[in-house]
Order: sequence, then C-alpha cells, then structure tokens
Amino acid sequence: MKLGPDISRVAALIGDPARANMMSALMGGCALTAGELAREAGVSPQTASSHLAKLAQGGLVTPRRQGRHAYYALAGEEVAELMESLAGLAAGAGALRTRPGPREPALRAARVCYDHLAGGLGVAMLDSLVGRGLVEDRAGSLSLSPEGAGYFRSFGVDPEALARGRRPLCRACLDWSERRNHMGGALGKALLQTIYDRGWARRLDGTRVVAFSAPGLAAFQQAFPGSAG
Amino acid sequence: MKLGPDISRVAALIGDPARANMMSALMGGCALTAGELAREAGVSPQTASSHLAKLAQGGLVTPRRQGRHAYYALAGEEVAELMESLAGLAAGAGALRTRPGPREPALRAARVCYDHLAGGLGVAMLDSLVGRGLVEDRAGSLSLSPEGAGYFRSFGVDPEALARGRRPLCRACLDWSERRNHMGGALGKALLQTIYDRGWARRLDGTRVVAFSAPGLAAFQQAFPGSAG
DNA sequence: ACCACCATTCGACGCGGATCGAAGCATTCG
DNA sequence: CGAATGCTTCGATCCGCGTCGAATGGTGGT
Repeated sequence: MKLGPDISRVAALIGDPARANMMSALMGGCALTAGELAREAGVSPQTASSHLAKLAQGGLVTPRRQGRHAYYALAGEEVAELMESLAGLAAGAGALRTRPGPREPALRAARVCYDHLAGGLGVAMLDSLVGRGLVEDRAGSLSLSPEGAGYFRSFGVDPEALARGRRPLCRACLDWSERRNHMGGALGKALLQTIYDRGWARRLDGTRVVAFSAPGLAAFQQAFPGSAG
Repeated sequence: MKLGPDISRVAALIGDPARANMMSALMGGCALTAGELAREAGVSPQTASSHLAKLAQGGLVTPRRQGRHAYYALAGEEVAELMESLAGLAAGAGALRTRPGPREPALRAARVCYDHLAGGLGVAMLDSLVGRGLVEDRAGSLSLSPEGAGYFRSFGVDPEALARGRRPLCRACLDWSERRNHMGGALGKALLQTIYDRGWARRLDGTRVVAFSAPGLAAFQQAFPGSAG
C-alpha cells in the first residue's frame, strides 16, 4: 500500500515521548512558550526547540512569536481530537502510566479537553442532557433537539449563533478515563465557559484539572441532574 | 504532563513506515496473513512478524491462527477511525507521497474505508443524501431524518435493525482525498454492501479500490443524484 | 514418515534520531 | 549602550530499534 498520504510521518511525530508530553500539555487549550513546554516534557530547551520545529513543520502545532517568547498552540480542533482518540486507544490497551500521579483522581473527575469539559463530570453532563431530551444521541452522533435550543438559550448560551460558525455545534468525544462520550464542539466549549463565568470551577494553573468549588459542584449537579444525582 | 494514558506508545507503533503500511493494507477491512502483510510493507517475513507482534500487543490488530496461516485484522472501528484521522492530517500537512502511483486516481475516485465507501463517490453519496433531506448534517454530526428511514428501507436497508446494534448508525468520517465528510457507521457499511450486491461495483483484489462498472456507475448516480449529476 | 510451507525466535549489524554542551541571535530592560 | 533572558543552530555522542540471515516450531500435503 504505497498510496495515500504518509501516515507514519504524523504518527512518528507524536510517537516520541517528549513530543507527546508537549502535545498533551497543549491539550489544555492555551498556547505555551517553548521553555514551559521543555519543562513539561522534561528535556532541555535545545531539545524542545528541535521537537517543536518538527511539530510545526508537520502541521500539528502553530508557532507565534511575541517579543522574545515563542508561543506554541495546537494547530486545530482536529489535532485535539486525534490526541483524544490516541488516549482512548492507549487507555483501552492497558497502557496506563505505571505510577499514577497524585493528581490523577482530580484529572479523572474533571479536566479540560482542548476547550471543553471532560472526565467524570463531562460525561455526566452529556448523560443528563441526553436523558432530558435536550441533546439527541443517535447512536454516537450528537445533535441539538428543538427543546434543547430553548434550554441552552435560557442557560446563557445561544446555539443559533454558535451554529453559524464553521465549527461543528456538538461532537461526541470519547473520554479516555470514562470510556464513554462527552460533548465537544462549539456548544461544549460554550458550556465550559459558562461554568467558569458562574464561578462554579476554575482551572488549576499548569494542569488540565478543572477544580469545582463545593457550592459550584452543587450548582452543577442541580443544573445537570442525572441518574447518579 | 506525566498523567493520563501513554499516548506515545500507540503513536510510535503507527509511526514506523512498515507498520503504517501494514495498517493501511488492513484498512481494506478483511484480515490478511503475515506473509501478505510483509509483501505489502516491503519487508522480510521475520521483520513483519516482529512488527505484527508489537501491533497486537498494543491492541491495534487482533491475530487469529488458522492452520499454518496467521491472519491479522484491525482491532476495531476505533482503530480505523484513528487511521483515517491520521491520513486526513497528513494530507492537510502536504505530506502526500512524493510519487503518486498509477492507481492513485482510482483510489481517489472510490475506495473502501474499513467497511464503507470513501473517495469522490463516497462524499458525493453523502452530499446527495443530505441535499435531499434523507440524512441531516448538523454541523458535522450526522443523523437519520424521518424521511430517510423510509427511503433506506425501500433501498433494501433496515435502519431500525441497524440502530439496535451497538455500533453508531451513521458517522461523519473525514475523507483524506476530498477533505470533506463521507458516511461511515453501520449505515455506511450497509450501503456499500448493497452496492456490491447489486453488482454496481466490486473490490479490486489486493487494493482498496472500488471499481464501478459503467452501468453500475450510472445506476449509482441515478440513485444518489447531486449537484454534480 | 517425509517434505514443503508458513510463521516465529534469536543474534548481529547498522542507521536514524534523540539528547545535550557550546555558541549565535533576537529582544527587553537597566 | 551593555547586560540579561529566551530561543535557536551547530556539532558530537550515544542509545534504541528496524532490519535481515540462520535456525526452530507447527501445520498440511503426499
């Protein structure tokens, strides 16, 4: 099979542990400097620079110079989805880290997946929306129900405006820790933003952990009641 | 970011050219023997055996012994989707093969993507279905419309029966040659099967090319008329 | 029972690439 | 203008792993 695009180039880019760690760090959604990524990956700045150049040339990250800093971010949502798919397959293959870190439980509970909510609370939110008929899950492909449009508007999100964008409104994203779907897409991003705006939760600096306050968690569970609530 | 599953292991598996070629060959959907995969990848049988053992241990392929042959197949649909995502990113990054082979045009026109139709005719089919309101494309997430259920039943496919399965009914799959969506999932598989059954097209041995006969192509274009038809 | 064929294991070779030290450039601040 | 900081380039080193030759195990055919 010498036809088609060269898959192995892209895969080999993510195949190096240092580069994979950088990409995972960028899954937080915001751009990071080359130095930060070097520390994140546990390599020297020179090595990191070499890696980042390759990732940029491969179209996986986009560089942006700002003064004497070089910021790098994921090239797009497709790259983030690819990373999440890889994580799902890796988790399924039992390739979990041998030594789960101390923040692992918090990460499983609620984390950010590029720009939307993932982890236990992420799938619980989607479960609640589907259970109440606000989002339709037709065998894995998500769509907004007519009732859902009104609900989200009252929640402070305008689905019509989001749907006008070029980005898919809602998209099923396989959660590597829960092995079930959570919601991505423009709507998923807007919902996480609302959670931040209302002060229910905040990002822990330097991690992908989304930390809910006690009243924030209560409000979340009331807003998205489910079988577990 | 030392948390979460080890992404790099899985990516590194596909990162080797020989292994990537084997995986691409398996994207044809049917299981192949170790020897066939060795020829496909252009390596010796010993090397192929080593690669296949690693792929199997990584959960990307599943081995099956039959007599003195060892058959290997993709481990599941998720693996196939991951491969297609990689191909899409690779094509976007301009990582197309330097020397497009002689069968490349045929492959771009119509090929099999794991078990459903891809290529120019694949996206044309989805375009036609969406244009006639039989399938709804809500910003990238596909779902069957009420009218579509009746249509497919008259076409010889039972959507209700398919929906009872565990597999998603229809799923948008980014086409690497067209850079647009075609339809996968259980419905996509059933439609391709129908195309085979009606004698409109057949698989070329040893390739992913779906070759339409002249009358078959005419029937296809009549069944799925679009803006181009 | 013997041979043919296919797949796998073992061992050795060699290449590619990840890594870091040192130097070079650009930018910002005093 | 000089010093400090952050990123990148160059050169050298070294480890990992892909590769194949030879040998072993297992199955099917004669």
